[in-house]
Amino acid sequence: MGAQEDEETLAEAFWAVSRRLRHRSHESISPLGITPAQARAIGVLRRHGSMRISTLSEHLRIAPRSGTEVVDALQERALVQRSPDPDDRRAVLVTLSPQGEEVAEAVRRARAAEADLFFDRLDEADRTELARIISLLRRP
Amino acid sequence: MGAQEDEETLAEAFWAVSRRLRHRSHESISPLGITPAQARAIGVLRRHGSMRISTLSEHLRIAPRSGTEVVDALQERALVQRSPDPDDRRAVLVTLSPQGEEVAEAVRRARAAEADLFFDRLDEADRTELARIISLLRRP
DNA sequence: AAAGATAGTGAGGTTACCTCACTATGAGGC
DNA sequence: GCCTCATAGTGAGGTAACCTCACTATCTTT
Repeated sequence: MGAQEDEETLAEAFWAVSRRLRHRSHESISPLGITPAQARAIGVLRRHGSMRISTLSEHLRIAPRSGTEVVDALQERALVQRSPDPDDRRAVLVTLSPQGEEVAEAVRRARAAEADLFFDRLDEADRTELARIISLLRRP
Repeated sequence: MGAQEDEETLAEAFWAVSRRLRHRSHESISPLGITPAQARAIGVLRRHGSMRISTLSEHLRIAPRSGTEVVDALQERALVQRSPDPDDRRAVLVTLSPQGEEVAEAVRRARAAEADLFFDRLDEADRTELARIISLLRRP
């Protein structure tokens, strides 16, 4: 098996596994009544705190206009609040509401539980090795 | 660092890497003028040959109705042809056109080249190890 | 003050799915 | 052969998750 075939197979396998992880991750948050994109957004807010929509969009690597939309949806569910940025009147700050904090924590827990199940078939050594290799791939 | 934290970090890292791979994969086929979903479909047809729309949908793990749509789009681009299934008059067979064969091959090559670049930062040993671990995760 | 850049959002668009319903056809049982 | 149930594909309609362009208000730099 040549190097090129290895990599082609590796990419495809990686792709298949990541699609399964994504699907299971989506299912794990579905009972919480929010969508995957919304879950991503509140995850960012939970980890980094209140921020501008533009900053949130950068974190999420989506267009600012799309950031507006995900915040719209979260606000509609009373999971976030918008407030004027005191430093710049053009800008808006997005903050998790108390309910949003709870949902964000529930998302984190559901995701963690799902990851447990997903990676459970690997022993500790393989898990460590995978984490090491993945971190190599993660760097820009 | 506890086991739970390991896995949480691992899942997130895995997620981030797979999103990057997906994005780059999409970009690699963009010049070919087809969308990611269409590329997936012709990939299945290239690998497995002519098949019913229902079978294609199963391969793609999408609803049959969605299978109809992706075939519609491919047919519109003259990349596939529909023909009656001689074994069952309810059914339709989808076949790659000659042009579709060319595009399918171009997709394969573009994907392979992108995977080369993506995994290039790993040495041969790491690549082999990753393939081994991924194959463990791949099994249902 | 003027020019250029920035933040958010309205308007409109594409992609990639989904469910439900319907028609035509096939399979199995009587 | 007839009836019932299942199946294959697709019309109709819907949601989610992005995108670009354009616009107003505000900020920064010259």
